[in-house]
Amino acid sequence: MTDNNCVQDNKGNMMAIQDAMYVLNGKWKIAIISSICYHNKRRFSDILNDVVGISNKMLSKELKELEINKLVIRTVLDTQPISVQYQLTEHGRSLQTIINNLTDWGKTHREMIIST
Amino acid sequence: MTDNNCVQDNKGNMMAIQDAMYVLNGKWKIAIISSICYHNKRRFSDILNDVVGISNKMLSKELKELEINKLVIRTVLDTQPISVQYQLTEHGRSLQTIINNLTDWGKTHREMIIST
DNA sequence: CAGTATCCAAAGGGATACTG
DNA sequence: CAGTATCCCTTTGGATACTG
Repeated sequence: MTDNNCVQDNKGNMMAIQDAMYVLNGKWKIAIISSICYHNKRRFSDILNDVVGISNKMLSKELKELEINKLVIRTVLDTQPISVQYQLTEHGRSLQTIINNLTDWGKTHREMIIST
Repeated sequence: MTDNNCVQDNKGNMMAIQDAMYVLNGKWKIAIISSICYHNKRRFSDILNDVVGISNKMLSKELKELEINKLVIRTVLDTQPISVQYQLTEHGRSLQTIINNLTDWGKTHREMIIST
């Protein structure tokens, strides 16, 4: 690989990272995806509990964006009262490795911060 | 593993994810880390170029936070005019796998969006 | 070059109350 | 239960100009 190709690759990589972050932006997206991912299927109120600090307004808004970007699927269940289930699409599930790695990194990070 | 342990694990995982995202928050952090990561050592003005759309004010602010959280090291080089080099700490470098995966995911995501 | 300072508009987001 | 609506304060962040 020539130097020039290498430069091109780096530019392409930066574009890809920024594309990814554009979809995953916001204070809560990754946490929401993780909540659904860890439980496979998850209801609105459960996600609200999993993601510490989020409000229903924000959860609703972020879920809507994730649905638009084809990362989650929303299913209304015919229960009384109504309940709504969220699942990851195949594309959303392809984030699983990243989520697992981030989880591990978070644990390490927490230990590092505590010990200093 | 009992059901109860499983629940505990999920809670722990959610905490870890939120710990991680607390440090990596903001519109630009991941892109900045990626820029430094891909080049090993990177100067302020180069990062400014890599991260499309960021302003010098934001770059300065975000780098300061990353430095406080022990993800990057800032080194002033004795050049004329002055230049400043940023590198990842070992802890910062431990994000490399995540960055690579995110980059790949971003490429796939872009293709998916374009094709629909 | 690598920032800092200031001004200001826009977006983010919490609290609370309300609806089907 | 799963949202929506409103109010309103806080944070983000762009543009521009300035400094060592």
